[in-house]
Amino acid sequence: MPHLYLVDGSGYIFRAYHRLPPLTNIHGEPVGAVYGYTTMLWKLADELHKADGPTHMAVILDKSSKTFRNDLYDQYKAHRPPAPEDLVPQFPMIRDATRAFSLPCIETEGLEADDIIACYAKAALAQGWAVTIVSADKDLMQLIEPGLDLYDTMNNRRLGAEHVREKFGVEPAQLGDVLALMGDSVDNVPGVTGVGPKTASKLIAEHGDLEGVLAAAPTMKAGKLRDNLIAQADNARLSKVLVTLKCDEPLPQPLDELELQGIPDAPLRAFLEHHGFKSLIAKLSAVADAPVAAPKAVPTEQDPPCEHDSYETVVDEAALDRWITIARHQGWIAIDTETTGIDATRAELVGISMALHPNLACYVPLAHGGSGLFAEKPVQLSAEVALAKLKPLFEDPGVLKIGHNLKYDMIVLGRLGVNVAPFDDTILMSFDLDAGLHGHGMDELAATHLSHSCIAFKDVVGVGKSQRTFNEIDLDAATRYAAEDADVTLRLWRRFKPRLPAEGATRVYEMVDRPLVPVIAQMERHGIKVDRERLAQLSGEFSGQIGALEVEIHALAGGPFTIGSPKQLGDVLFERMGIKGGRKGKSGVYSTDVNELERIAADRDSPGKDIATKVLEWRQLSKLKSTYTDALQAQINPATGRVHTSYSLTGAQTGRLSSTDPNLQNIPIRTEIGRQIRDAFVAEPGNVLLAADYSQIELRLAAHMADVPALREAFASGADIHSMTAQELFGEVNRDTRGRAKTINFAILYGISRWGLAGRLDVTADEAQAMIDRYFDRFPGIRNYIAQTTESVRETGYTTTLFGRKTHFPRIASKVQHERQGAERAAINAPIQGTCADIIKRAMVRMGPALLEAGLPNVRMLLQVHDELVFELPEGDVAAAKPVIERVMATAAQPAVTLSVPLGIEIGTGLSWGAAH
DNA sequence: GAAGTCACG
DNA sequence: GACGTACGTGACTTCG
Repeated sequence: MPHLYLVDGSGYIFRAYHRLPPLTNIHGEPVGAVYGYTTMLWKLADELHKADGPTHMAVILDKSSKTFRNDLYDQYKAHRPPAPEDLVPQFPMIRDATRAFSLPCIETEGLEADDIIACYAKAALAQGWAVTIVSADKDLMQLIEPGLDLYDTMNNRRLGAEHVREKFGVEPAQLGDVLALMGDSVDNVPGVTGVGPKTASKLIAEHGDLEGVLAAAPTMKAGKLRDNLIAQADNARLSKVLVTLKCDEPLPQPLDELELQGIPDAPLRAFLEHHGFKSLIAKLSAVADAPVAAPKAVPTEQDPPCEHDSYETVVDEAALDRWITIARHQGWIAIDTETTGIDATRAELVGISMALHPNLACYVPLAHGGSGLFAEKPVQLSAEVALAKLKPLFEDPGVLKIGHNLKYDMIVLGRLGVNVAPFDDTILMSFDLDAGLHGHGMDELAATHLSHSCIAFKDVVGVGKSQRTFNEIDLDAATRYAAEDADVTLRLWRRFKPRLPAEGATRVYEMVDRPLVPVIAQMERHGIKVDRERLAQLSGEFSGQIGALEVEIHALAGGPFTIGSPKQLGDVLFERMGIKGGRKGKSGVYSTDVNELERIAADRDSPGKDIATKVLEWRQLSKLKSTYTDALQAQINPATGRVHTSYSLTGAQTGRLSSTDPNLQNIPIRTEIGRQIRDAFVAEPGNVLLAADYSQIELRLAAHMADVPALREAFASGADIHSMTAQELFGEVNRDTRGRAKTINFAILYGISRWGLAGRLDVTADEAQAMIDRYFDRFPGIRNYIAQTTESVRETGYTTTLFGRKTHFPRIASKVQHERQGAERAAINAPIQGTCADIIKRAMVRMGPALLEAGLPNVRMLLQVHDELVFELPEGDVAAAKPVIERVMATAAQPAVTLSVPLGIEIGTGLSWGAAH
């Protein structure tokens, strides 16, 4: 059935003019309404392929201000103010736009657009066509009937009889009478004094129509309303005539001629290029290349190459407004921030880039120059002015912000009071789709997915001594680099977005990783307090001991050498001192690692016993000093007095987080001497640190995932799992068998080999194999789990966690044996380690809301160490916070996954991290 | 920048 | 027959 769309062009441009900011085109002409009108036509073009989309279409315009209504009533529209100055030149452009789309443009002398619309509507309905009037004008709502509706493109809604009933309380056919009674001050339709929409609707609903109301007037209760109705009955009747649409005039063009021909490329392109509507030009290219209707946001066609010269440098408010307006219209925008450094908690904002379509990207410099390199600062917007405009956009719930590693931008912008939401993050999308296949940095993804080679950051700022910060870069180079980043991010997003549902990655992306970003951003901003004096004191102590050991080691070696050089140490031990059993690695260097040195130290008869012991001690102290007590002091942010790590959400293939600058996930704990470093992580006065960790979570998950009843029962009853394993394997529990059992328990999580276990337990490979066999016999589920996991990864190339997170193992198909075996072991471990990561991430996402709900807004989550969360909280909140934290962590798998083992949580508090354990 | 070592889960 | 042998990380040192 034909479906006629009648566009109320005149009505639209007035609405668009008042609703959009005053945009200008590349010639400086005002085009706000024209731009809005053109995007609206595009929107209708998108309806083409839909079931109730248009088959016929026409744009209806007003021809002149004099119509038949002026003959009836000379005051009609007499007081309407003239069209605004900057709208007037846009009327002819509207006609240009309409012609560019090859749409009929209909206007008739003596008739208003509304009348022409009514005539066409009636004629089409009479032939059995469906009709949609593209307008939100209340006068046109009179025409609504079965088969005819209105389409309000600005609010993206269809208006039918229900809408009229809701708004006016009458049927569409009665609407003219309501409008007649209430009048219209703008059009000078008199109506009846004192009757507004409410009264008019009520009267018509009560009496059926205008004549009914007028007839009933004398019987109404005395008062102004009754008097006015009686006195102004003629005004009301005149008004009725004025608001009634003419619908029986001859049609200027027959209906059949309104048939749609499709979107013409050349004239439309010429029109868009004349005005410089870049986003629409890009869209036109997309449509031309992809005749099949593709999802609007994410076309699958090849994008054009990046054109760095097409990027715009935005330095005035009007230009910025233009970008913001388009972003608001289309509902998404790619963004990227440029700053003075890589530490988000201290870098200063230098500029912001944005992209709306491929090659439609800009850079907004905010703090360039000012370090002596420019004679004067280049013209640019102030950060204050730009952020005042961008904050509402970045926080607009209707506009999706797209970034690559948005955590960084969120921290920088968060420090300036801007909270970016909602958002998509292409680094996470890539990770959740392709973990294990390649890295997820933008340059690498651009090369992999877009065959595009990004401008290298170091080519922009230089390297080494002459390296500059981004604020020192001239605006042209800065724009090319920065806008390209936003452009590439947008292009990647268009690739990844449809892949998420297609490849089953939506759940882990939307439910786990994406919501974690603002949580981690907040943790990084909080940081943790470190006691500098304590660290300095430890550094001093270690320094003294290291110096003393150095003297002793050199004496034992018979001369000075660099202890920290594995090569020199190996030569000293195995050549000069003649210690037996040195093993050379593939690079020809003797191994001097902790296993080797401990072996020597444990050998009473070895001449290297003493030196090995002292080197081990020297190594431990050197490590602690250089990596922790010295380095951590340097990491304290002078502005906050705290240490702010950076978490990577995409660093570990299994889905774990990693921590850098500094790494706070490897602070010593296993030895007493290293443990002292944890005492330097402290709470602010009046607060305490709370450490909550999952007890044996990976073994519990293995018990669940491999379905091992004996292990499940042990966890359910709270038994010591390693003792229980020792009992099963060795028939008795003592220190030795428990230790061996613990080693085996961990080994199974990592993909065991007889040689590996043999090395750890200091037994022969055959003995190790016997233990493994016994383990599998006692816990047969483990054998099945390993078999199924390896089989599945060989078949699909990836593993999945309980929550659907994929990790790819391309080396599972390697022809090189040890690569293949390595991939197998990693694949055995990944579902367990990854599920653990999913669970604690879910706990982290829920923790903030749960604490708020419990009335604990001052409990702050600071750190995550794989199976542990560290909080800082007022001492008085500890009792209330503990059960909340425990509950959130223990139930984090639910409801998505129901585990057959309980998740045990251990919680401790103290003035320092060391004391909280 | 690679290799070796070692801190953590 | 030799090789390397437990999963996942990041930081520091030496050295070419």
